[in-house]
Amino acid sequence: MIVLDARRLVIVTFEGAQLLDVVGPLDVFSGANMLAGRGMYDLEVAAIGRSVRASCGLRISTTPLGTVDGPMHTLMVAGGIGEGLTDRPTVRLVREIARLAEVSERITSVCTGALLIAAAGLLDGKRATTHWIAADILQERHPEVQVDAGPIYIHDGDTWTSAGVTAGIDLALALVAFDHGEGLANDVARMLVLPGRRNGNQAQYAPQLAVGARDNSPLAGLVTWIAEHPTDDLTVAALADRAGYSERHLARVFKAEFAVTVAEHVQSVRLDVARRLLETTSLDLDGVARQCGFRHRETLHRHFERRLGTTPANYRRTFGHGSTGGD
DNA sequence: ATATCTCCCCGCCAAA
DNA sequence: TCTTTGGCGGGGAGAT
Repeated sequence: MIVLDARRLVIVTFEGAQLLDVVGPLDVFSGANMLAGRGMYDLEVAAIGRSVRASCGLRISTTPLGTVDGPMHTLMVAGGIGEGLTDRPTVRLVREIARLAEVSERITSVCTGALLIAAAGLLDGKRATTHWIAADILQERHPEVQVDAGPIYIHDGDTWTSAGVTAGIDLALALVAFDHGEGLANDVARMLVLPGRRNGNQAQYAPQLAVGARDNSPLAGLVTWIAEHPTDDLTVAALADRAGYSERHLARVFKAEFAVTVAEHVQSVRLDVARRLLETTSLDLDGVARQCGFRHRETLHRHFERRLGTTPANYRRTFGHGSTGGD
């Protein structure tokens, strides 16, 4: 095995931070260490004091920032959707981040951590993302940052930013992949029993999240039915008929309730079915396409590339359970 | 890759 | 009058 120096990685957090922003990436990096059987990453969690209390109430001990010195490979700044979002970042924290950035090769942020690194002037002229709730605030405070609230993480040069909370896990996996290859990153994802590694271009919220928001809606039944019958005729006409609405009205109320059009939702549902089939079966791609309601393999392929940034065959190779054999 | 055909969505207006 | 619903048509995206 090739011997490499461990990369030193410091995660900066603060009082009232989102704990998942810290421990999500931490578990990914330590998982990489474990699976690689040696120290890939030298991990440290730092804050202003010797401990901080996260927003969920759990207290964690930290290395005082004042005692942290370079050089380091990666500086990662966590966020929080409470204090970290609404409060102006404290001068001292920002100053420490700016100081450490000088001695880091790579700057990364999770969630609203982007607000902190932006305040330290580290995002000027860069493309960056943050929790969708904070995107407007980031753009307002820092017009020189090219904020894009779409992707779950953005890589611009030596700066990586991620969307809210669990997107930090995706970011960490992307960093592991960047540093040590897709293989190790995928192994870590599998070990953490993640449903699959998400591509950076994936949207911050999927229609599935919006769906189910209101159980009392007359559309809830329809949405459930769609999920259970992906191969049925799910055209707007057929669904309107089923719901007892005109096509026009269904389109209108559906968009109003879920902020997604009917066709877009149907596509997401079918794509989910396709992913599951690719992960758990060895059904050929024509079969997969048909079983999830796409009439042709090409249609499945196109949707897959656009929404997930990969091809069905590629996806199966990565996440399929029989991915060790030939194909 | 391109062309043609289909489907979808939404503004607008009318009816209920 | 105000709100909800349906029909129409065009522009555009998607499917074959």
